[in-house]
Amino acid sequence: MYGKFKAVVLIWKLNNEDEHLEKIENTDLKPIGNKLLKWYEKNARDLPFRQTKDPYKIWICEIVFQQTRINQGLGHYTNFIERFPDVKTLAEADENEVLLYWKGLGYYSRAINVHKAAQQIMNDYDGIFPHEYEEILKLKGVGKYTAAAVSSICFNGRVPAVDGNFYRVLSRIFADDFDISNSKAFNYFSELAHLILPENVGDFNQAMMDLGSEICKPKNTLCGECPLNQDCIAFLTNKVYEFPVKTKKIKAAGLELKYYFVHRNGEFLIQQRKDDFIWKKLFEFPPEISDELVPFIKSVKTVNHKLTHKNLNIEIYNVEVGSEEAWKHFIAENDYIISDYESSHQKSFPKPLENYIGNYHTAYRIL
DNA sequence: AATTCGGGGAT
DNA sequence: ATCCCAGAATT
Repeated sequence: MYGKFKAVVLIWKLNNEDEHLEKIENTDLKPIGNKLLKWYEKNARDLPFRQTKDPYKIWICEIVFQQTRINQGLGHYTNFIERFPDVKTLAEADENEVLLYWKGLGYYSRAINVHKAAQQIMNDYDGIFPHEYEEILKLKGVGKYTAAAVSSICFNGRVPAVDGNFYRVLSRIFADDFDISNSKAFNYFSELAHLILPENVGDFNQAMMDLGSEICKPKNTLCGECPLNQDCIAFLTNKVYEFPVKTKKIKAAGLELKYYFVHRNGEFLIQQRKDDFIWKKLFEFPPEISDELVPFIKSVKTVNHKLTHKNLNIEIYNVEVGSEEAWKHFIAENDYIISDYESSHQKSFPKPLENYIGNYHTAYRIL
């Protein structure tokens, strides 16, 4: 067979049509990485975390932007760094406040893990962010990608930070149909990346992200402006949109939830979610009520949420408790938090409260 | 090895 | 509607 990477073979074929396959081993692909670096010097996006090599800030930004578009997470990143400017501040913070700053960003275990990892750094590393890839990898919520990113950007580690952009860019350059859904894809594309890896790996990793985001996009690529278009087998053979190859299918599912907006005199009840399923440890209205409150149900409305690959349908029951007796009894019987519209903003709801109970002026009348 | 965790933007 | 995104943890 061809050897380790059929991509290398393809490039070799383009350049050495009549030569023997042994030439493969001598194929030098480093110019590709250096071209990318040169492009990055002039075309790097101006992002807040590009001005620093503080491992704390780079780490936080890598966590925030996992599976998250830059524009979506920028505000959260800025607010988070402002409130928790260093490891110590984060480690000493209350978990619920960390969650508050993560509100609306999704994947809430990231917030829980980033908080734990900060305490990990204080306890296990004397408050000094670990420099070695293998040590960074031990931090809660830090996987191979994030460890590689922090290591390369902050500590000159020679590790490609293989993410979705790497899959897309590399699979196109090499017209490589390796299935990116395969669990071996990370290692496969890591090795592929090493073929073009330049000296400055930190910039290279960020350059790949910028190229993937601005030029080598999933759709509407700007191949004409791509610094690597003459190295890209997919472009040269007009097959850009055939890569990357991804086989896994997404199954659609529905989810129905019920909430009870139990209120009296401007106060209402909330509680904190468990550490499992969605919206880990965020706050919400009670999902059920006791029979004694059923007579106080005045109306119901439906709210639709978008949840990845799921249609989420929420029914919100408006329970206006007229009887102080029933109100106090219900509170005593259950472990609920009494809140109001203003103070609830200091809690981490999955969505802004307006999504459930209307805006400020109609908060108690909309249902 | 497969599934699950979000929310928003683009198409 | 469908797909994707600076992925990681869990099963």
